[in-house]
Amino acid sequence: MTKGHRMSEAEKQIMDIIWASDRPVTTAEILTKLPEHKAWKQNTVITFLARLMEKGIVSATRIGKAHHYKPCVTEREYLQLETKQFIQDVHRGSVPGLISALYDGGQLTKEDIESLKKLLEE
Amino acid sequence: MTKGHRMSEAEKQIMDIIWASDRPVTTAEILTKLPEHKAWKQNTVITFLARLMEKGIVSATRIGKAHHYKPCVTEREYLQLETKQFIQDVHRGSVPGLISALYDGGQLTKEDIESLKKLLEE
DNA sequence: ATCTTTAACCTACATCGTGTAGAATGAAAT
DNA sequence: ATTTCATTCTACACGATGTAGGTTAAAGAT
Repeated sequence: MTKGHRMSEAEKQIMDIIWASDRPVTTAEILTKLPEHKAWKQNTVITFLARLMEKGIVSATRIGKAHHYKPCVTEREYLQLETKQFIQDVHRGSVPGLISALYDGGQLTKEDIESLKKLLEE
Repeated sequence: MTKGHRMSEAEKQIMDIIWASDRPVTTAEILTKLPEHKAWKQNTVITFLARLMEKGIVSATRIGKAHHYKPCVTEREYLQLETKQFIQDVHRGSVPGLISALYDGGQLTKEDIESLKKLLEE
């Protein structure tokens, strides 16, 4: 959790499931919750989980023969870290830089502007 | 320039030099403009340039024996693309999602908020 | 207690991106 | 002609990634 612990697409997919659950999940559970088109073998999922553990993103408790995995980082925290990193890497650390890219990229819808305004009233 | 043509750190370094120049540059010129600590051989730089061309990010014109490279994408456009991609990949396409991450990550300084407010008055 | 099921662990491997550059080629300058 | 120097081709090691088989160990069934 300390460093810029990036995760791969596959790992992210797994994390989405772990984050979406309110309690620790097993590999088996993860398998059932994967979208149809992801036909990963259990071993494959276990590999991803092992890598996520190495990276300090999940931790596991063994109950019986199965591991129960839970996040070490909330999705919120993760998004914050990624965002920070992105601004650092791409926009040389400048938040206004990011905002103007958004702005002149035409990314901002009217609704976005509205909710933004609301947010800023604090 | 069409697809999500990502570039590596080294390639970005090269692009920074190309973008910073007001006219097409040669490999030799790039070499002189590299920061001290980057002791790349000319061939190394040429490799990066070749990859940038494959990706459609720069184009070159041959004058005499040397190529003169110029960007196919402005830095502005690049930043817009990267930002768009980032929001898509990390924040599931939600700009407000990005903003809240910024917000509750404590990224926003008072000045940022001020300039944001100003921007939104349009 | 033995057999069967199943989860985890260890190991592997092909592919790709990346940094790094030498060797060969070919044209320009002297 | 000979030297110089940029380009092109080729290569390679290393890490990340997707993918999973074989082996082991433990839980559950009979």
